[in-house]
Amino acid sequence: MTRQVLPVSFYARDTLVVAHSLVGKYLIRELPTGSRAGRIIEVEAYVGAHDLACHASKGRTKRTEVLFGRPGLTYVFLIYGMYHCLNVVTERVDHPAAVLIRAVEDESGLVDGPGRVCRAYAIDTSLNYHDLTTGRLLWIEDHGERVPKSQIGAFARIGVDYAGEWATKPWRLRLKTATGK
DNA sequence: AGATTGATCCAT
DNA sequence: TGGATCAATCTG
Repeated sequence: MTRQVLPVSFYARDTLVVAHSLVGKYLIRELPTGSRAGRIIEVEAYVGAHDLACHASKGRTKRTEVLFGRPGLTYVFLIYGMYHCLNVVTERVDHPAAVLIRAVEDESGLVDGPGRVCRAYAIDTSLNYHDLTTGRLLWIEDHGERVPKSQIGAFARIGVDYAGEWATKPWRLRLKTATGK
């Protein structure tokens, strides 16, 4: 089976295309204790500064700077003082957009929720700005699976009610798993 | 439903 | 420099 580390060209595309393509890919984390891999089940797209749900809509600050950076970088932030969220930066430099990894499935079962994913994979802000294309510490692989678009459900994004009409965009994408969950 | 928890941002 | 805010999760 082919196992390809996703290259910059994967991330340097339209954010909704990247988001759809990420479903069924594998998040890989290398730790001193060994490595862990999870199939990506759910993501959310944040498409640019005009998207009022996207953190970059608040402007270019220290926190959002990475969103304006190279595709294939991570954007990791702390939320509610307790949990971390992992995003992958997309599109071209100076177009601030990203995809949030919301759920994965691995040998331990479904890891459902962005804070749980980061806890399970030991991801915190020390991995902010990490280059996902290097194949070390943290990256995403294509394992050659083809996920039919009919297997991906589209829903409103979670926790962005403040974003007005942008809150209703169907940009949360979730794989319809065998268990139906 | 309410509590938790702390980095960030801007004005009250 | 204080306080509101927050791409969440756990417990009741």
